[in-house]
Amino acid sequence: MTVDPAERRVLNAAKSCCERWGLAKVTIEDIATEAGVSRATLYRLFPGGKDVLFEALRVVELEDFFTRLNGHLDGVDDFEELLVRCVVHATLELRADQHLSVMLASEPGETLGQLTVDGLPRIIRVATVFLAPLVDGYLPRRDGARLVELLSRLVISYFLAPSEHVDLADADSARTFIQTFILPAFQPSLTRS
Amino acid sequence: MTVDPAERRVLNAAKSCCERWGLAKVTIEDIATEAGVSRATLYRLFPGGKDVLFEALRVVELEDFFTRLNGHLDGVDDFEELLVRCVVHATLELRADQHLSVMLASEPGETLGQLTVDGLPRIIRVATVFLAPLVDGYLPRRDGARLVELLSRLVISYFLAPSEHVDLADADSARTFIQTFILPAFQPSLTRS
DNA sequence: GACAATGAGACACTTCTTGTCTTAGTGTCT
DNA sequence: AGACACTAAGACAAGAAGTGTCTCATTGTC
Repeated sequence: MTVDPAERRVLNAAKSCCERWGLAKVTIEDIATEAGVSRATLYRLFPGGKDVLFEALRVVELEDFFTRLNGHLDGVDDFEELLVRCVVHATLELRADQHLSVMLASEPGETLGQLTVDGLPRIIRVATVFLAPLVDGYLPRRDGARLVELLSRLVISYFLAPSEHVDLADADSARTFIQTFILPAFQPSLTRS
Repeated sequence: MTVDPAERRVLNAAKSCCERWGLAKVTIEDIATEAGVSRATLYRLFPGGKDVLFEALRVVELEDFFTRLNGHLDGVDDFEELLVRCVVHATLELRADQHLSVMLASEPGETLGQLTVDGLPRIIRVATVFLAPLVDGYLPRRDGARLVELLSRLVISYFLAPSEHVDLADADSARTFIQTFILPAFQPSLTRS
Protein backbone atom coordinates (compact mmCIF):
# COMPACT_ATOMS: atom_id res chain seq x y z
CA MET A 1 0.00 0.00 0.00
CA THR A 2 3.09 2.25 -0.01
CA VAL A 3 2.98 4.96 -2.59
CA ASP A 4 5.91 5.75 -4.84
CA PRO A 5 7.43 9.14 -3.92
CA ALA A 6 7.07 10.41 -7.47
CA GLU A 7 3.43 9.36 -7.50
CA ARG A 8 2.96 11.16 -4.24
CA ARG A 9 4.47 14.32 -5.65
CA VAL A 10 2.15 14.17 -8.61
CA LEU A 11 -0.87 13.57 -6.42
CA ASN A 12 0.03 16.51 -4.21
CA ALA A 13 0.46 18.65 -7.29
CA ALA A 14 -2.93 17.53 -8.55
CA LYS A 15 -4.45 18.44 -5.25
CA SER A 16 -2.99 21.91 -5.09
CA CYS A 17 -3.78 22.62 -8.73
CA CYS A 18 -7.33 21.59 -7.97
CA GLU A 19 -7.54 23.95 -5.06
CA ARG A 20 -6.35 26.77 -7.23
CA TRP A 21 -8.39 26.18 -10.35
CA GLY A 22 -11.04 23.59 -9.68
CA LEU A 23 -11.21 20.13 -11.19
CA ALA A 24 -12.71 21.21 -14.50
CA LYS A 25 -10.02 23.77 -15.26
CA VAL A 26 -6.94 21.75 -14.40
CA THR A 27 -4.96 20.28 -17.23
CA ILE A 28 -2.50 17.44 -17.21
CA GLU A 29 0.09 19.98 -18.20
CA ASP A 30 -0.65 22.11 -15.12
CA ILE A 31 -0.22 19.16 -12.85
CA ALA A 32 2.96 17.98 -14.52
CA THR A 33 4.47 21.45 -14.24
CA GLU A 34 3.44 21.83 -10.62
CA ALA A 35 4.90 18.43 -9.81
CA GLY A 36 8.10 19.25 -11.64
CA VAL A 37 7.66 16.25 -13.86
CA SER A 38 7.28 15.84 -17.59
CA ARG A 39 3.95 15.00 -19.12
CA ALA A 40 5.39 11.72 -20.34
CA THR A 41 6.30 10.67 -16.82
CA LEU A 42 2.87 11.56 -15.58
CA TYR A 43 1.24 9.35 -18.18
CA ARG A 44 3.67 6.61 -17.27
CA LEU A 45 2.66 6.82 -13.61
CA PHE A 46 -1.05 7.19 -14.27
CA PRO A 47 -1.92 5.67 -17.62
CA GLY A 48 -5.34 7.01 -18.43
CA GLY A 49 -4.66 10.61 -17.56
CA LYS A 50 -6.81 12.86 -15.48
CA ASP A 51 -9.51 10.33 -14.65
CA VAL A 52 -7.09 7.76 -13.30
CA LEU A 53 -5.03 10.39 -11.53
CA PHE A 54 -7.95 11.92 -9.69
CA GLU A 55 -9.34 8.55 -8.88
CA ALA A 56 -6.02 7.72 -7.26
CA LEU A 57 -6.09 11.05 -5.46
CA ARG A 58 -9.49 10.26 -4.00
CA VAL A 59 -8.20 6.94 -2.76
CA VAL A 60 -5.19 8.34 -0.94
CA GLU A 61 -7.18 11.27 0.44
CA LEU A 62 -9.69 8.87 1.84
CA GLU A 63 -7.05 6.69 3.41
CA ASP A 64 -5.25 9.71 4.85
CA PHE A 65 -8.50 10.90 6.29
CA PHE A 66 -9.10 7.69 8.20
CA THR A 67 -5.48 7.36 9.18
CA ARG A 68 -5.69 10.76 10.85
CA LEU A 69 -9.02 9.84 12.39
CA ASN A 70 -7.54 6.65 13.83
CA GLY A 71 -4.81 8.71 15.41
CA HIS A 72 -7.42 10.47 17.50
CA LEU A 73 -8.91 7.24 18.76
CA ASP A 74 -5.87 5.72 20.37
CA GLY A 75 -6.41 4.32 23.80
CA VAL A 76 -10.11 4.98 24.00
CA ASP A 77 -11.55 2.05 25.92
CA ASP A 78 -15.18 3.02 26.17
CA PHE A 79 -17.65 2.26 23.42
CA GLU A 80 -19.71 5.42 23.69
CA GLU A 81 -16.61 7.57 23.94
CA LEU A 82 -15.20 5.88 20.87
CA LEU A 83 -18.25 6.69 18.81
CA VAL A 84 -18.38 10.27 20.05
CA ARG A 85 -14.77 10.92 19.15
CA CYS A 86 -15.27 9.31 15.79
CA VAL A 87 -18.10 11.55 14.70
CA VAL A 88 -16.67 14.67 16.30
CA HIS A 89 -13.25 14.37 14.70
CA ALA A 90 -14.63 13.26 11.39
CA THR A 91 -16.96 16.25 11.33
CA LEU A 92 -14.21 18.67 12.34
CA GLU A 93 -11.93 17.29 9.67
CA LEU A 94 -14.55 17.61 7.00
CA ARG A 95 -15.26 21.20 7.98
CA ALA A 96 -11.59 22.12 8.03
CA ASP A 97 -10.77 20.40 4.77
CA GLN A 98 -9.57 23.15 2.46
CA HIS A 99 -9.50 20.95 -0.58
CA LEU A 100 -13.01 19.68 -0.01
CA SER A 101 -14.47 23.11 0.47
CA VAL A 102 -12.90 24.43 -2.70
CA MET A 103 -14.19 21.41 -4.56
CA LEU A 104 -17.67 21.86 -3.18
CA ALA A 105 -17.64 25.48 -4.28
CA SER A 106 -16.27 25.01 -7.76
CA GLU A 107 -17.63 21.60 -8.73
CA PRO A 108 -20.60 20.98 -6.49
CA GLY A 109 -22.20 18.33 -8.65
CA GLU A 110 -19.16 16.17 -9.04
CA THR A 111 -18.09 16.59 -5.44
CA LEU A 112 -21.49 15.84 -3.99
CA GLY A 113 -21.61 12.72 -6.11
CA GLN A 114 -18.36 11.62 -4.54
CA LEU A 115 -19.83 12.14 -1.09
CA THR A 116 -23.34 10.87 -1.52
CA VAL A 117 -23.86 8.70 -4.56
CA ASP A 118 -21.09 7.08 -6.60
CA GLY A 119 -18.42 7.63 -4.00
CA LEU A 120 -20.36 6.73 -0.90
CA PRO A 121 -19.98 2.96 -1.14
CA ARG A 122 -16.26 3.36 -1.26
CA ILE A 123 -16.23 5.74 1.67
CA ILE A 124 -18.18 3.23 3.67
CA ARG A 125 -15.91 0.42 2.57
CA VAL A 126 -12.78 2.28 3.60
CA ALA A 127 -14.39 3.47 6.82
CA THR A 128 -15.25 -0.10 7.63
CA VAL A 129 -11.74 -1.34 6.96
CA PHE A 130 -10.24 1.32 9.20
CA LEU A 131 -12.80 1.47 11.97
CA ALA A 132 -14.17 -2.04 12.25
CA PRO A 133 -11.14 -3.23 14.20
CA LEU A 134 -11.86 -0.60 16.84
CA VAL A 135 -15.41 -1.71 17.46
CA ASP A 136 -14.50 -5.35 17.12
CA GLY A 137 -14.17 -5.75 20.84
CA TYR A 138 -17.63 -4.41 21.48
CA LEU A 139 -19.78 -5.81 18.71
CA PRO A 140 -19.96 -8.83 16.49
CA ARG A 141 -18.21 -8.15 13.19
CA ARG A 142 -21.44 -7.89 11.25
CA ASP A 143 -22.99 -5.32 13.57
CA GLY A 144 -19.76 -3.35 13.61
CA ALA A 145 -19.93 -2.95 9.86
CA ARG A 146 -23.52 -1.81 10.05
CA LEU A 147 -22.67 0.70 12.74
CA VAL A 148 -19.77 2.15 10.80
CA GLU A 149 -21.94 2.50 7.74
CA LEU A 150 -24.68 4.21 9.67
CA LEU A 151 -22.32 6.69 11.29
CA SER A 152 -20.58 7.40 8.00
CA ARG A 153 -23.87 8.29 6.37
CA LEU A 154 -24.90 10.46 9.27
CA VAL A 155 -21.63 12.36 9.56
CA ILE A 156 -21.73 13.16 5.86
CA SER A 157 -25.34 14.22 5.94
CA TYR A 158 -24.93 16.48 8.95
CA PHE A 159 -21.77 17.91 7.43
CA LEU A 160 -23.43 18.78 4.14
CA ALA A 161 -26.59 20.14 5.70
CA PRO A 162 -26.10 21.17 9.32
CA SER A 163 -29.03 20.68 11.64
CA GLU A 164 -30.50 23.11 14.12
CA HIS A 165 -30.79 20.35 16.69
CA VAL A 166 -27.55 18.49 16.42
CA ASP A 167 -23.95 19.57 15.96
CA LEU A 168 -21.77 16.54 15.44
CA ALA A 169 -18.64 18.65 15.84
CA ASP A 170 -19.64 19.33 19.44
CA ALA A 171 -18.81 16.51 21.82
CA ASP A 172 -21.81 17.01 24.10
CA SER A 173 -24.27 17.29 21.26
CA ALA A 174 -22.74 14.28 19.54
CA ARG A 175 -22.89 12.27 22.76
CA THR A 176 -26.56 13.00 23.27
CA PHE A 177 -27.24 12.11 19.67
CA ILE A 178 -25.39 8.82 19.94
CA GLN A 179 -26.99 7.92 23.24
CA THR A 180 -30.42 8.58 21.83
CA PHE A 181 -30.34 7.24 18.31
CA ILE A 182 -27.39 4.91 17.99
CA LEU A 183 -26.67 3.04 21.17
CA PRO A 184 -30.20 1.71 21.77
CA ALA A 185 -30.21 0.01 18.40
CA PHE A 186 -26.96 -1.80 19.12
CA GLN A 187 -27.44 -2.39 22.83
CA PRO A 188 -28.69 -5.95 22.37
CA SER A 189 -25.53 -6.99 20.50
CA LEU A 190 -23.02 -5.31 22.82
CA THR A 191 -20.57 -7.92 24.00
CA ARG A 192 -19.04 -5.57 26.63
CA SER A 193 -19.62 -1.99 27.60
CA MET B 1 -19.64 57.73 -14.59
CA THR B 2 -22.76 55.67 -13.85
CA VAL B 3 -22.45 52.08 -14.93
CA ASP B 4 -25.19 50.27 -16.80
CA PRO B 5 -26.78 47.61 -14.56
CA ALA B 6 -26.18 44.91 -17.13
CA GLU B 7 -22.53 45.93 -17.35
CA ARG B 8 -22.33 45.83 -13.60
CA ARG B 9 -23.76 42.32 -13.53
CA VAL B 10 -21.22 41.20 -16.07
CA LEU B 11 -18.37 42.80 -14.16
CA ASN B 12 -19.46 41.16 -10.95
CA ALA B 13 -19.67 37.85 -12.75
CA ALA B 14 -16.19 38.37 -14.12
CA LYS B 15 -14.93 39.09 -10.65
CA SER B 16 -16.44 36.03 -9.05
CA CYS B 17 -15.38 33.77 -11.91
CA CYS B 18 -11.89 35.12 -11.42
CA GLU B 19 -11.93 34.33 -7.76
CA ARG B 20 -12.99 30.80 -8.49
CA TRP B 21 -10.70 29.96 -11.37
CA GLY B 22 -8.08 32.64 -11.76
CA LEU B 23 -7.74 35.04 -14.64
CA ALA B 24 -6.00 32.63 -16.98
CA LYS B 25 -8.65 29.94 -16.69
CA VAL B 26 -11.77 32.06 -17.08
CA THR B 27 -13.50 32.06 -20.44
CA ILE B 28 -15.91 34.57 -21.88
CA GLU B 29 -18.47 31.79 -21.80
CA ASP B 30 -17.99 31.27 -18.05
CA ILE B 31 -18.56 34.94 -17.40
CA ALA B 32 -21.60 35.14 -19.65
CA THR B 33 -23.16 32.12 -17.97
CA GLU B 34 -22.40 33.44 -14.49
CA ALA B 35 -23.89 36.81 -15.40
CA GLY B 36 -26.93 35.18 -16.95
CA VAL B 37 -26.42 36.87 -20.30
CA SER B 38 -25.61 35.52 -23.70
CA ARG B 39 -22.17 35.67 -25.14
CA ALA B 40 -23.45 38.01 -27.83
CA THR B 41 -24.63 40.52 -25.25
CA LEU B 42 -21.34 40.40 -23.48
CA TYR B 43 -19.48 41.23 -26.66
CA ARG B 44 -21.92 44.08 -27.27
CA LEU B 45 -21.23 45.52 -23.85
CA PHE B 46 -17.49 44.98 -23.99
CA PRO B 47 -16.31 44.86 -27.60
CA GLY B 48 -12.88 43.37 -27.47
CA GLY B 49 -13.66 40.50 -25.16
CA LYS B 50 -11.71 39.50 -22.10
CA ASP B 51 -9.06 42.19 -22.29
CA VAL B 52 -11.55 45.03 -22.44
CA LEU B 53 -13.76 43.45 -19.84
CA PHE B 54 -11.03 42.97 -17.28
CA GLU B 55 -9.65 46.38 -18.00
CA ALA B 56 -13.10 47.77 -17.18
CA LEU B 57 -13.20 45.62 -14.08
CA ARG B 58 -9.92 47.06 -12.88
CA VAL B 59 -11.27 50.55 -13.38
CA VAL B 60 -14.44 50.05 -11.36
CA GLU B 61 -12.60 48.12 -8.67
CA LEU B 62 -10.18 50.96 -8.31
CA GLU B 63 -12.93 53.55 -8.12
CA ASP B 64 -14.88 51.46 -5.62
CA PHE B 65 -11.76 51.14 -3.55
CA PHE B 66 -11.29 54.89 -3.27
CA THR B 67 -14.98 55.52 -2.84
CA ARG B 68 -14.93 53.27 0.20
CA LEU B 69 -11.74 54.88 1.41
CA ASN B 70 -13.29 58.34 1.11
CA GLY B 71 -16.17 57.13 3.23
CA HIS B 72 -13.76 56.59 6.09
CA LEU B 73 -12.34 60.09 5.85
CA ASP B 74 -15.50 62.10 6.34
CA GLY B 75 -15.23 64.94 8.78
CA VAL B 76 -11.54 64.53 9.55
CA ASP B 77 -10.22 68.03 9.99
CA ASP B 78 -6.65 67.39 10.96
CA PHE B 79 -3.96 66.87 8.37
CA GLU B 80 -1.97 64.24 10.22
CA GLU B 81 -5.10 62.35 11.17
CA LEU B 82 -6.23 62.43 7.56
CA LEU B 83 -3.02 60.83 6.34
CA VAL B 84 -3.04 58.23 9.09
CA ARG B 85 -6.59 57.15 8.31
CA CYS B 86 -5.79 57.04 4.65
CA VAL B 87 -2.90 54.64 4.92
CA VAL B 88 -4.50 52.55 7.66
CA HIS B 89 -7.75 51.98 5.84
CA ALA B 90 -6.10 51.52 2.50
CA THR B 91 -3.81 48.88 4.00
CA LEU B 92 -6.66 47.14 5.79
CA GLU B 93 -8.72 47.07 2.62
CA LEU B 94 -5.88 45.65 0.61
CA ARG B 95 -5.31 42.93 3.18
CA ALA B 96 -8.98 42.05 3.34
CA ASP B 97 -9.51 42.06 -0.41
CA GLN B 98 -10.56 38.51 -1.27
CA HIS B 99 -10.33 39.08 -4.98
CA LEU B 100 -6.87 40.57 -4.79
CA SER B 101 -5.50 37.78 -2.67
CA VAL B 102 -6.82 35.11 -5.00
CA MET B 103 -5.34 36.97 -7.95
CA LEU B 104 -1.99 37.29 -6.23
CA ALA B 105 -1.99 33.57 -5.54
CA SER B 106 -3.05 32.36 -8.96
CA GLU B 107 -1.58 35.00 -11.28
CA PRO B 108 1.22 36.63 -9.33
CA GLY B 109 3.03 38.05 -12.35
CA GLU B 110 0.05 39.74 -13.93
CA THR B 111 -1.32 40.97 -10.61
CA LEU B 112 1.97 42.38 -9.40
CA GLY B 113 2.28 44.19 -12.70
CA GLN B 114 -1.06 45.81 -12.06
CA LEU B 115 0.12 46.95 -8.65
CA THR B 116 3.67 47.96 -9.33
CA VAL B 117 4.46 48.52 -12.99
CA ASP B 118 1.91 48.97 -15.75
CA GLY B 119 -0.99 49.60 -13.40
CA LEU B 120 0.71 51.86 -10.91
CA PRO B 121 0.40 55.11 -12.86
CA ARG B 122 -3.32 54.58 -13.09
CA ILE B 123 -3.61 53.81 -9.40
CA ILE B 124 -1.78 57.00 -8.62
CA ARG B 125 -3.94 58.95 -11.07
CA VAL B 126 -7.16 57.67 -9.55
CA ALA B 127 -5.84 58.13 -6.04
CA THR B 128 -4.99 61.70 -6.88
CA VAL B 129 -8.42 62.41 -8.32
CA PHE B 130 -10.13 61.03 -5.24
CA LEU B 131 -7.81 62.22 -2.50
CA ALA B 132 -6.43 65.50 -3.78
CA PRO B 133 -9.61 67.39 -2.82
CA LEU B 134 -9.13 66.26 0.76
CA VAL B 135 -5.62 67.62 1.10
CA ASP B 136 -6.45 70.68 -0.95
CA GLY B 137 -7.07 72.73 2.15
CA TYR B 138 -3.70 71.91 3.59
CA LEU B 139 -1.31 71.91 0.67
CA PRO B 140 -0.90 73.59 -2.68
CA ARG B 141 -2.39 71.43 -5.43
CA ARG B 142 0.99 70.40 -6.77
CA ASP B 143 2.32 69.23 -3.41
CA GLY B 144 -0.95 67.40 -2.73
CA ALA B 145 -0.48 65.35 -5.86
CA ARG B 146 3.09 64.53 -4.87
CA LEU B 147 1.97 63.50 -1.42
CA VAL B 148 -0.79 61.25 -2.69
CA GLU B 149 1.64 59.61 -5.08
CA LEU B 150 4.19 59.03 -2.37
CA LEU B 151 1.66 57.51 0.02
CA SER B 152 0.19 55.32 -2.71
CA ARG B 153 3.58 53.86 -3.49
CA LEU B 154 4.34 53.31 0.16
CA VAL B 155 1.04 51.66 1.02
CA ILE B 156 1.42 49.26 -1.89
CA SER B 157 5.00 48.45 -1.04
CA TYR B 158 4.32 47.79 2.63
CA PHE B 159 1.27 45.74 1.68
CA LEU B 160 3.18 43.52 -0.71
CA ALA B 161 6.18 43.10 1.56
CA PRO B 162 5.37 43.82 5.19
CA SER B 163 8.11 45.37 7.24
CA GLU B 164 9.35 44.38 10.66
CA HIS B 165 9.46 48.02 11.72
CA VAL B 166 6.27 49.47 10.38
CA ASP B 167 2.71 48.21 10.17
CA LEU B 168 0.64 50.63 8.17
CA ALA B 169 -2.54 48.85 9.22
CA ASP B 170 -1.87 49.91 12.79
CA ALA B 171 -2.83 53.51 13.54
CA ASP B 172 -0.04 54.15 16.04
CA SER B 173 2.63 52.67 13.84
CA ALA B 174 1.29 54.53 10.82
CA ARG B 175 1.22 57.79 12.77
CA THR B 176 4.81 57.47 13.84
CA PHE B 177 5.80 56.64 10.30
CA ILE B 178 3.98 59.65 8.90
CA GLN B 179 5.31 61.99 11.53
CA THR B 180 8.84 60.82 10.86
CA PHE B 181 9.05 60.41 7.12
CA ILE B 182 6.19 62.27 5.52
CA LEU B 183 5.24 65.36 7.44
CA PRO B 184 8.72 66.91 7.64
CA ALA B 185 9.03 66.88 3.89
CA PHE B 186 5.76 68.76 3.45
CA GLN B 187 5.95 70.98 6.50
CA PRO B 188 7.27 73.97 4.56
CA SER B 189 4.30 73.95 2.18
CA LEU B 190 1.59 73.45 4.80
CA THR B 191 -0.94 76.25 4.45
CA ARG B 192 -2.69 75.35 7.72
CA SER B 193 -2.27 72.61 10.29
C1' DG C 1 29.07 -0.41 -20.22
C1' DA C 2 24.30 -2.00 -19.60
C1' DC C 3 20.18 -0.49 -17.44
C1' DA C 4 15.93 1.83 -16.07
C1' DA C 5 13.91 6.21 -15.49
C1' DT C 6 13.24 10.67 -17.05
C1' DG C 7 12.76 15.30 -19.63
C1' DA C 8 12.12 17.42 -23.91
C1' DG C 9 9.67 17.85 -27.62
C1' DA C 10 7.33 16.21 -32.12
C1' DC C 11 2.97 14.37 -33.70
C1' DA C 12 -1.88 13.85 -35.02
C1' DC C 13 -6.06 14.27 -32.98
C1' DT C 14 -9.75 16.13 -30.34
C1' DT C 15 -11.94 19.50 -27.77
C1' DC C 16 -12.48 24.20 -26.35
C1' DT C 17 -12.61 29.07 -27.13
C1' DT C 18 -13.33 32.99 -29.74
C1' DG C 19 -15.55 36.48 -32.32
C1' DT C 20 -19.13 37.22 -35.65
C1' DC C 21 -23.67 36.61 -37.52
C1' DT C 22 -28.47 35.28 -38.06
C1' DT C 23 -32.85 34.29 -36.22
C1' DA C 24 -36.64 34.40 -33.33
C1' DG C 25 -38.61 36.05 -29.18
C1' DT C 26 -39.54 39.74 -25.74
C1' DG C 27 -41.28 43.97 -23.92
C1' DT C 28 -41.97 49.06 -24.79
C1' DC C 29 -43.58 53.07 -26.95
C1' DT C 30 -46.72 55.40 -30.05
C1' DA D 1 -51.52 46.99 -34.22
C1' DG D 2 -46.94 48.03 -35.77
C1' DA D 3 -42.26 49.92 -35.31
C1' DC D 4 -38.59 49.73 -32.19
C1' DA D 5 -34.60 48.30 -29.38
C1' DC D 6 -32.80 44.66 -27.04
C1' DT D 7 -31.57 40.02 -26.18
C1' DA D 8 -31.04 34.63 -25.85
C1' DA D 9 -29.90 30.94 -28.51
C1' DG D 10 -27.26 28.85 -31.39
C1' DA D 11 -24.63 28.17 -36.00
C1' DC D 12 -20.24 28.89 -37.78
C1' DA D 13 -15.13 29.04 -39.15
C1' DA D 14 -10.72 29.92 -37.48
C1' DG D 15 -7.58 29.44 -34.18
C1' DA D 16 -5.78 27.96 -29.67
C1' DA D 17 -5.23 24.68 -26.20
C1' DG D 18 -5.19 20.06 -24.39
C1' DT D 19 -4.52 15.10 -25.05
C1' DG D 20 -2.27 10.79 -25.57
C1' DT D 21 1.48 8.46 -27.78
C1' DC D 22 6.20 8.16 -29.50
C1' DT D 23 11.00 8.80 -30.08
C1' DC D 24 15.41 10.23 -28.59
C1' DA D 25 19.02 12.12 -25.77
C1' DT D 26 20.42 12.50 -20.97
C1' DT D 27 21.15 11.13 -16.40
C1' DG D 28 22.35 8.51 -12.53
C1' DT D 29 22.78 3.59 -10.81
C1' DC D 30 24.38 -0.99 -10.49
